[in-house]
Amino acid sequence: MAFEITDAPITRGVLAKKANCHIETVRYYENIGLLLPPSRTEGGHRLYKIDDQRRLRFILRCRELGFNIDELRSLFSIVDTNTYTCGEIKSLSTDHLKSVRDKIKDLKRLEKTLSGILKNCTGGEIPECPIIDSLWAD
Amino acid sequence: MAFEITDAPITRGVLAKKANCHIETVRYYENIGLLLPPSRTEGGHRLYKIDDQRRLRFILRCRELGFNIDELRSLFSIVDTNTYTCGEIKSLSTDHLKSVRDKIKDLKRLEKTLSGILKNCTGGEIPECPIIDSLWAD
DNA sequence: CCTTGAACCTGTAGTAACTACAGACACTAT
DNA sequence: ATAGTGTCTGTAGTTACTACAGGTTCAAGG
Repeated sequence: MAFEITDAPITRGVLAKKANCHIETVRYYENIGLLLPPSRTEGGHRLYKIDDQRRLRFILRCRELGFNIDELRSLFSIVDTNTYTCGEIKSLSTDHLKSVRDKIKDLKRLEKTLSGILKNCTGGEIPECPIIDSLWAD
Repeated sequence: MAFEITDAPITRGVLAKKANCHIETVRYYENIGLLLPPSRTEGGHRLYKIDDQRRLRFILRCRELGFNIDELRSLFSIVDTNTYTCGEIKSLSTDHLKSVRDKIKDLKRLEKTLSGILKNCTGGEIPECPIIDSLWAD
């Protein structure tokens, strides 16, 4: 996620392109309060300054790390006070890491079951299938 | 997923309890066409016979294996003709298995990044944090 | 200065897979 | 007959966006 931040204020479309995200997503993040309302032109078009750009990048990076909107809200509620401690952030991130690991565990179990069933499958033209059989059976 | 199928037709609530799923989910599956409309009492209450029960169980088992509604629809469109072949089912399931494996790969990459960042974290009372720093940094 | 076309504005609806009502009716037991 | 639970319907809420429609603003060219 290279994301050059420019000194001069930029419009929503330019920001979105720079951030490689959908233009509507930018507005969405403002609507739900993750992005702060930016300044505007006389005509009402949004203008994103350095801090706005940085904040969007922060959000997108967190999303890439799998943080959901609620976790991001928590992160901001800590960070925006400017009195956050390393411990607070670590605790949040550790929780998140755990949920990621849980998801991996679940998917692995699922993968095992699925490939186990698939092994019994000949894949031929015959009008029956051990997969279906095992799913219908009592 | 033990799921005794009873000879006598049962109501939606009883079915849901037996299947260990939410009562509204049963209606939902009917609304979207996965469950076939069951017979009714004179008063209009649904009555689920053996085949209905089996079909719900099939759906729930597929959902447990991570198949989404669309994949289930495809499965049924094959199975409901009663002329399905093992090959058709295998192909669908193999695709699904691949998407599961892709998800695992994504999550593992994510886990690695996340735990990498977390390692640099002291977690103390200091008012700064390498996690935040790395997310804000250019 | 005027026009044109792209970019932007707003509000709203759609996506997946449910879950959660509200207000009315059916069923069961006493 | 009545009380209390179970079901009925349609609709709205959830997550994290995405996709319009109908209107306005902006930047560039003449």
